[in-house]
Amino acid sequence: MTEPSKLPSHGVPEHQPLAGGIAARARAAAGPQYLTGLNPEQREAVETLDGPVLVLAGAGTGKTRVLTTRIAHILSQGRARPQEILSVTFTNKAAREMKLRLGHMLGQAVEGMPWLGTFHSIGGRILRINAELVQLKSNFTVLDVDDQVRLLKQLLKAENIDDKRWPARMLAGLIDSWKNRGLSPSQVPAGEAASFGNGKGGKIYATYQERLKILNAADFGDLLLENIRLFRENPDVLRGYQNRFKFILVDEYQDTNVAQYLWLRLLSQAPSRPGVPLSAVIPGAISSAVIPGHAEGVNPESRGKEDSSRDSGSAPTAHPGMTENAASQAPLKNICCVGDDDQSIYGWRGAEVDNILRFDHDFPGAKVIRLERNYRSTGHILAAASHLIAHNEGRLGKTLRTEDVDGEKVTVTGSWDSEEEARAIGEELEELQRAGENLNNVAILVRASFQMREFEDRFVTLGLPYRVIGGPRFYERAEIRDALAYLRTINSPADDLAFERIVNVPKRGLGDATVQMLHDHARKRRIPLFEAARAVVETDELKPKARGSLRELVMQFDRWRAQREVTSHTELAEIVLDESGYTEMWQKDRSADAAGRLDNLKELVRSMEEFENLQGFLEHISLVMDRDGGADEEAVSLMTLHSAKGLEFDNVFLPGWEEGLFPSQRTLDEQGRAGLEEERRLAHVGITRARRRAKIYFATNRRIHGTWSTTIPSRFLDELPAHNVEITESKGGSGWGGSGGYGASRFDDMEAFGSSYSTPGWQRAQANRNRGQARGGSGSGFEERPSSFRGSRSDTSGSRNAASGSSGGFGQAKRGPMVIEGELVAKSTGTVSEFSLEDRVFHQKFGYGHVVKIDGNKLTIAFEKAGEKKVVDSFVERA
DNA sequence: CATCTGGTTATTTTT
DNA sequence: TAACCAGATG
Repeated sequence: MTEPSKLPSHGVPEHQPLAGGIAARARAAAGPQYLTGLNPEQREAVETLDGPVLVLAGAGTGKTRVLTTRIAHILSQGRARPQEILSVTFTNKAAREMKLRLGHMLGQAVEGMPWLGTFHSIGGRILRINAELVQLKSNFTVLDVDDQVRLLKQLLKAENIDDKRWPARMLAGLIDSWKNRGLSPSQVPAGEAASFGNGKGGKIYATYQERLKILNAADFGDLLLENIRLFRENPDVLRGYQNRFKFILVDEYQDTNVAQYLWLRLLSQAPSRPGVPLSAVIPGAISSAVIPGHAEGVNPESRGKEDSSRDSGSAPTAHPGMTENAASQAPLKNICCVGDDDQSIYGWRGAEVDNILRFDHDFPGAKVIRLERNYRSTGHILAAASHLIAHNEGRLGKTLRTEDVDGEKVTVTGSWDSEEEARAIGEELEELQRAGENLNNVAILVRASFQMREFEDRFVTLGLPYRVIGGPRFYERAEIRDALAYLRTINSPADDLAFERIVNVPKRGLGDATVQMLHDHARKRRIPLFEAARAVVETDELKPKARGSLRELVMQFDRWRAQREVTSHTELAEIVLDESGYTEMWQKDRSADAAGRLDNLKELVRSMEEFENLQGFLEHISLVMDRDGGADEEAVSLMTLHSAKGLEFDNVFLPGWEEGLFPSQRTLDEQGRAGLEEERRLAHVGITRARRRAKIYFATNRRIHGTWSTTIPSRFLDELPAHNVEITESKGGSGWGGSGGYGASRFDDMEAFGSSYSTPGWQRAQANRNRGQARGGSGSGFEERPSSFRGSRSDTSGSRNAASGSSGGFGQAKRGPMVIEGELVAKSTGTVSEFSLEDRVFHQKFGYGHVVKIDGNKLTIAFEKAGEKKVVDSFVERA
């Protein structure tokens, strides 16, 4: 039989073993044999094929199994062909997992599931097919955050905005959040648009989008937002996809943001007849902004309204067109969303728990199925987690139950400080190891990554093998992105961001000054940086040294591009890394991680083999390149609670349960009650990762930013059910009297913490404990902390004379052929110069002179002081 | 143009 | 405390 037992053991109950031969039977499309291992709810979720279905799948209830089996069911029932099923996940990992499992169930048929993937990869795929409809070319580049920030920095500079006061990073975050909410530049509420950069935020967003088109690039948000625009502006294209996808499946629905929701809504609508106005089909919240987006100005009043109606979420029937359609002839597609509102932990990234809470309003007639049988954890663990999460108000409510034994109680252990905490956990780990436990079954889950350090230090001293999960991903490493930048520049000469990244890496003596002048030239002539470089090396603008190495670089790229025709892409990559001196740069580097970087470069080249060609590789790299799949050696896993979602371990250690750290003070300050609830969900996720043992820790003193401060136990500890929890003493720790009464806090009577009662933090926590829970109030239950000093700079000069400076020369260059956008890239060198022979001109560096020769945009000028020089016309002005 | 130094600022992270 | 970035120096 195929080996279901080798699969990650999600929801396969011991007492309900998978029958052998499932895969064989499914392949033969025989009876619904593959349903046998399912419990009644799972089975219902699999078999309810028609109409919208929401599967509320609690932790460890077998949701992935339901999803994959459902696909198998659809296929074996002949309800759709593989290419007619749209199946979206959030992460590549989840997509891979589903493909793997489907492969086991169906044989090799997965190859025929082209629409199983992440929101972004599927969005990107649709966008490439229809690129020209959104002003892109199908080989567009997907920018990562770093590229985004660098681009925005340039735009901020052009607007004369002080990027100390208004960091590009912040704007990148802002734009991202707008995109997450499905807002194009014209749809951003005026107030928000003005909140950045002295009111220029919205304008820069618009400029940024324009620049992306010129660069033939899209950022992650665009992969969805531009998709939505594509659908809105091209109803026929939308109709095509609506027709194609007979079934839609969505994983982790609680993590979807507004843009993803809108995208799903558009696709899940049954195709409209041609001629029916689009506004009748799409949610009312956005329809009014659809068509006008470009031509007519959008009226800010209505924009505000749209936004609030969407935000309030209390008006599910705010989609009149939709309800009507649903009732008459345009039924909703067979869409099945799987998720768990109690595991929504990405609100800070734009996820809308509301999407899942409102599902049955958004998709009228939806069937809601709850999976509440947990096949992962023991009784005490499940009870502790359930009791904790029950303190949240905004939830759909599920009661997880298990048929497993009660097992060990969840332990809560206090330590004097965080070092002792690490020591205590280290000792317990060694004990487990001695008891024969495999360290792969052990994880330490922290709230914030700075907590990891102490554990790492400790484990190194103990010689305990560990592995850190998460952290910077493979393609985010500098060396990988440098290498990619070379390849991007070869593949797409208009990719200024890539060219700029590597123009002086390795060092070629082409520093800021050179780049700046290339920029000036490129901007004035509206040509890519690379073309600017090509033009500039023909002139005397640069010092001989810089000019020489820039010319060399341009020639190298020409050569590589030519070689591309005759060499395989992997070979080409090796040649490029070699000839550019990039590999050599790291070989010469004496720092400790240089060797690792060289390894990574090798790994990159190796991974290219999986792709047809350079183009295909570049298309996928930014979307599907995961962190390196770690070694299989036995080791303890160390990671954040966030990256632990979806994983499970026999033994889970949960350190750092202290007010301020967990729940995080910052989240509380910024998000108030909603933030607290999300933190609580995070705690719930943490506990439910454990199969057999969950161990919680808190320390009285913790070093934060170098200084020690006294902390108090997390309020979440008080929310654990006494019956399922055992209070233990830290090894070698300061003894304190155990549990006792169930007062304001069971941890109140611990002598060791007596000194902390009077701290403001403690009082605040006490106050919150008493009123916070009961209050329905939003956000402001927590007093304003003096943490927001940042607005207090006295210097408000960010907005000074924006019109002067660079724009003076620019204005002049604006005359002439430059107005015809797009045409100019090709014709740049052929345009007639605006100068004539004998014109008297002025040049920044060379001074006054007169034109003696004109060759396209290149002028030869006899300067009065500097002699005869070749320069590009955009660098001189009429004197 | 590269290197040094001081001032600033500290979550969570996928695509 | 430590890491990162921007401006000042050589």
